[in-house]
Amino acid sequence: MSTLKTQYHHGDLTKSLLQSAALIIKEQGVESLSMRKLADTVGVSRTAPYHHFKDKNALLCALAEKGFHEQESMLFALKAEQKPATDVFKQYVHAYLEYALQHNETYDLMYGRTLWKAGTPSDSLKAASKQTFKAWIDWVEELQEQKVLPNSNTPLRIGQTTWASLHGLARLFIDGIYLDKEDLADMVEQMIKNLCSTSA
Amino acid sequence: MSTLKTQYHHGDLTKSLLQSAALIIKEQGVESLSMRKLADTVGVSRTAPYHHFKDKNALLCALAEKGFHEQESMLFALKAEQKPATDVFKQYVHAYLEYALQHNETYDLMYGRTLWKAGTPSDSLKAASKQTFKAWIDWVEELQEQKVLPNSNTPLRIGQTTWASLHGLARLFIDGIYLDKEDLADMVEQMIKNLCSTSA
DNA sequence: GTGCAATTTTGACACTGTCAAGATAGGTTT
DNA sequence: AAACCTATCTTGACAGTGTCAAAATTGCAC
Repeated sequence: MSTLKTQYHHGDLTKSLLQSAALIIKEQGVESLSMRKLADTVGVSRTAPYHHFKDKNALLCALAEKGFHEQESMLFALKAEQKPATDVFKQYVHAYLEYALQHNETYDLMYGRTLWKAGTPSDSLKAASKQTFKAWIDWVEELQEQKVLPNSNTPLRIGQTTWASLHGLARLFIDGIYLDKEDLADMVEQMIKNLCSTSA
Repeated sequence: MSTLKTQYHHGDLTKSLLQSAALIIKEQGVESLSMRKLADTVGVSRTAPYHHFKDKNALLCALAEKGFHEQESMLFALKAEQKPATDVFKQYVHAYLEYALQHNETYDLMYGRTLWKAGTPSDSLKAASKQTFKAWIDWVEELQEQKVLPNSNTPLRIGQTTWASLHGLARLFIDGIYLDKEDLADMVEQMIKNLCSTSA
């Protein structure tokens, strides 16, 4: 009623949809998000969302994309810290896992099957993921120069494998295979030892 | 018509369902497996499968369970080989990834969200998974004694983290995030270096 | 052959994603 | 101010899903 943005009948349905969807997903999991219920909770008719997102896949892509931007800025924020590189890396690993567990449903959208295999990742989602991955690889290269990560291979390879390790740990918790979060810190520490042994 | 087993109208619907389901899943992905289509391809009415499996979840659990048994016997087969422990471990890592990529849909059922989070893992599935995990941890302990894997932590922790690493790599390929299978062998080699550096 | 129990089918319900066609209403042009 | 256009939203509809309840079928033991 008073914003500057074009705001027809609803106000800003696009944003409302994203917000509500994120909430539902967070609280009840992505599989219990239906376009119809979503429309209902936002207060519009079943098919109204389809004028803002091509389909369900597109909506989820948008959510995932936001996740990538968050994760990327998390990385940049940490990189900017004035601390020994080793400490920053350790901190990043902890932060990565923490983010993954805290925003587990978003994390799943970002990297999970739903979008990348069962669904169709949008171009902008692919771009966002590629960009954060590149940021990561660049940082890996720096970390290699600073002898934090092993030099036994290219930045790409080291980046791929170390990330895979973090990702694997995250997934085991997210999917409910590892449950005991007491153990998480312990595992993370052990994982860091694996990743940082510069002889490897 | 001629088997010993009790075989009423169909023959052995239970087995037929599992086989067809496995095939459909392998070729088209788990999301395009519907109970109705499955019943149709097997040649029975929509609800016939429900007398053999409580629900779709139960059917998928059965498939996953089979996967665990396969994986476990794969482990035992390798363990029995008369070779240096390091070589056997390397071989196992390669075999693990190969299995995961070859039977990617089964692998996803075994460890993915579908059953463990979105669904309800059956008791026998939980038992099977626990059992293979235990077999893994036991082997890790041996590998630690043989200085193949690091002694910096308990068998459980080392087992958890090394498995997480393998799992992460597998997932990235399965979910279509890493696609270039040319690189796989390279990554696996690098991963092995990470995992085996006995100083960590 | 009769009866029982395992097995299968038919019918039904509530839910899903999404398309097509119509209604509405805000902003722009005249 | 009126007319128009276009973005937005709604209603109706269709095909598909998992699965329950009740009825039908069938093989086996007696």
